[in-house]
Amino acid sequence: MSSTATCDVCGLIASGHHFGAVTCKACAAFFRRSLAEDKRYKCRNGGTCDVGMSKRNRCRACRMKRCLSIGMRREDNASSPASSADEMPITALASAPSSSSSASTHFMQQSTPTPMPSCSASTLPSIMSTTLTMFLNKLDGAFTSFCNSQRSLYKLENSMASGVMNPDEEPFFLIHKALHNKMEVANSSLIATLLLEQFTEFRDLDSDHRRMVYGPFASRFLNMHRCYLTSKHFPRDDDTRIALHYGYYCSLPDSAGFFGDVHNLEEIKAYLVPLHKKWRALSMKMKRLDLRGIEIAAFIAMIFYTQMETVGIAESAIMTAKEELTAMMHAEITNFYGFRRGGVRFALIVELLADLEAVVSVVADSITMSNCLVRSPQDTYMLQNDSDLINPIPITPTPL
Amino acid sequence: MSSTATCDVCGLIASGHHFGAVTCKACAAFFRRSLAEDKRYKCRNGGTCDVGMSKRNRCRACRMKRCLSIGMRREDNASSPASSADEMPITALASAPSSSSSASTHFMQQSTPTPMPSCSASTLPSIMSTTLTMFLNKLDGAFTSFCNSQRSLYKLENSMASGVMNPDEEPFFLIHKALHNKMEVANSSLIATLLLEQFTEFRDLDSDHRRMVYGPFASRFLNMHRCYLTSKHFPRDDDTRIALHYGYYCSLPDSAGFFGDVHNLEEIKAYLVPLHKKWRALSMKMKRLDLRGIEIAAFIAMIFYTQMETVGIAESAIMTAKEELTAMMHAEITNFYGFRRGGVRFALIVELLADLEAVVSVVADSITMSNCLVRSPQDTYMLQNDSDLINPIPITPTPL
DNA sequence: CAACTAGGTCACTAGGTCAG
DNA sequence: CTGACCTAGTGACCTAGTTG
Repeated sequence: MSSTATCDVCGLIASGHHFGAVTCKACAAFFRRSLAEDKRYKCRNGGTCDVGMSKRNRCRACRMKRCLSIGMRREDNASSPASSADEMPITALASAPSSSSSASTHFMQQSTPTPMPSCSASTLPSIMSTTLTMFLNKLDGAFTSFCNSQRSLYKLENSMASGVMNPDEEPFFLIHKALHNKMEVANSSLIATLLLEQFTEFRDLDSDHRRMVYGPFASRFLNMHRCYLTSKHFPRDDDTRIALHYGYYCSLPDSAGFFGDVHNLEEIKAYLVPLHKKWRALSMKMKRLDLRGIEIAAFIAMIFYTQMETVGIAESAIMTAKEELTAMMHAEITNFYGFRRGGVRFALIVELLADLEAVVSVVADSITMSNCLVRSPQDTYMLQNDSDLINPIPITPTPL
Repeated sequence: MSSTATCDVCGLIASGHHFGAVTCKACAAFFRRSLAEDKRYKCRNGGTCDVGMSKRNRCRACRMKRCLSIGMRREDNASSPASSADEMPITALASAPSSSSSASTHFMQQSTPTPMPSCSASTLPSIMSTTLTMFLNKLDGAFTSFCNSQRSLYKLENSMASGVMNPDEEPFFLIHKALHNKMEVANSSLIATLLLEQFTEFRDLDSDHRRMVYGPFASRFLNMHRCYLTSKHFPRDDDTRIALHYGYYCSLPDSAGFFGDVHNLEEIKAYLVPLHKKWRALSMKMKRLDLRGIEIAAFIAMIFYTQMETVGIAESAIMTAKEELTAMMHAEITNFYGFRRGGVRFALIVELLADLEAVVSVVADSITMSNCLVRSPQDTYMLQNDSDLINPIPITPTPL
């Protein structure tokens, strides 16, 4: 008889269903205002703030993030599932999922044969399958941990205290070739881990096929991540720096710092112009888009499925999964931003695939060219478009 | 099937006939109250709000407008209106819920499906601006005429009667290098004409900028067209032919026919494998999509705007136009195929941009490689990715 | 009587307002 | 900017009235 439910956001006493979740009035109001005024918050602690109890007002970004992660959506739910018995309007959900009584059908969930998209859907937009949502949440987490791993490497390399430090104060350094190569090797295994842990479809492949998918995926993923970092750390339109890895950048004017003493620096630079242009352009595009976590996750999944498709090992199960993903992305985005704006945004995100494709092709070009110009072809690692990678990667399952 | 009809107002599950239309209880209640209390609503968005799905509560004015537009009236239709006869309560209507609107005619919709008592204006996408529709109609026509021009060339070349002949009976020939080069030149001016006539934004550029956009656009457009032709004429999955131009194909096994006598044919072929793979893959994808005229037109426009953007001469006006186009595409497609299916299809179409990007990059690669292998670098024309074209094109306005 | 739907009722929430 | 408060709806449910 715990007659009082707690707010899923802050943990205080909930007042009922608001925007699809059980929350208190204050958090509901906060969420409402944020939507109405289209607020964008930024966390200074890397998105790890505690939102519980009386701390809810410390970080707007994390409060909002929590709202979204528990499934708050603009979706209108202006009715109650009260039904017959007037008691326990809220309490039901946390515990008893199978608590008989036809009344509870309003709360849905459950896998009753007919999904009944009645508008109550206590957690998420009715179309959004729970497993898919969980998958994306997990993938979002994996991306974050990829970012964190890079940051750890950076700290290690620069022997910084690994304690809490404001990321905004961590300086980015001009990277040189040797370090870049080192980082690329680290990246390879991070990405392999990500693939293995997040995509069962990848895990199920034999190692030959894994290799075929790995290369194309990795190059796209890494370039996406680079542009993502760049969009966050060098957001100014007139900046020329590219964040190659967390904490490290390169920049065309400073190419000397990257390549060191080579006789034909100018020649090399000329070949790198288009690459840097593309990188910067895509970074600025990503800055404008300012992808949410779930969007990044969905995008990563799209990259994966698209490459599975391209390599030609896409079984119908994979196509279905991709379709499912696309449909959900579409629903989520139009639901979040409204039909028109959401539709445009959805297209822009899918379009990023084309941008990545272009970047990757230029990367491949540049590498080829540079390799002709710099002495040893093995000199600069860069994960390429081709299935055959320049540097071999461990694709065998790593111990979790 | 247990298919349930959807509410004509909001798209959720309908509960039956209410006030002369098939709606859910909520929309019925809304309409009832509005009449009873003689409410007057005013929209803040100029009456263009989306009422679909869970967004029905966002704008009362548009919800009411929609009620009226689908034919809801106060008149007492207490029971089944036309009743008797064939009316299975509701469930019968459900078979083609959202795809109901205009099956064949592209552009303007007309209400066909179920003979409703009061003829409803069906679901006109209120967002669809007329000028944009006209623009796409025109572009669709331009694409058709591009296709026709190629066909004329083919007939001319093969001295066929230019009268009406069943296109199905016109044979495709294995093309050889010289003829291909000739056709590419013809294509260049056809494409220049298309750009100049269809895109005022292109016409307004000076010739330097025209050149910058022309190349990237042309290579993407041509490859799209090739795969389009291939999907129509060599649709079988196990076919290896690519329709390079109307009436002409190439095929990897028949490379000898294309290149003639060269000593290193096998070497060349090896380089062409990825290209042919991509071409075939994209063709099969397009076959599955089976784009409608308006979709092709919209896609061509997207290619154009994307390239304007990439080249970096996209003023805000162009970005707006692109956004407008995207929004309309999205609205049209989700309207035509239903929200979910339409969303997926929309994504697939936008994704084609990425596929084209990949094809174009492989084309560029292959050309580079082939040029190294075949004696003269000028030997095989193929419109490339780069702004600097292999063969110069007349970009000055041609007489209409 | 069986099958439906217009209208009434009422618990409940999205938004607006305004003092801290 | 927050959160308490208020209000106008909203929609599930019920009832009465209609039709075959």
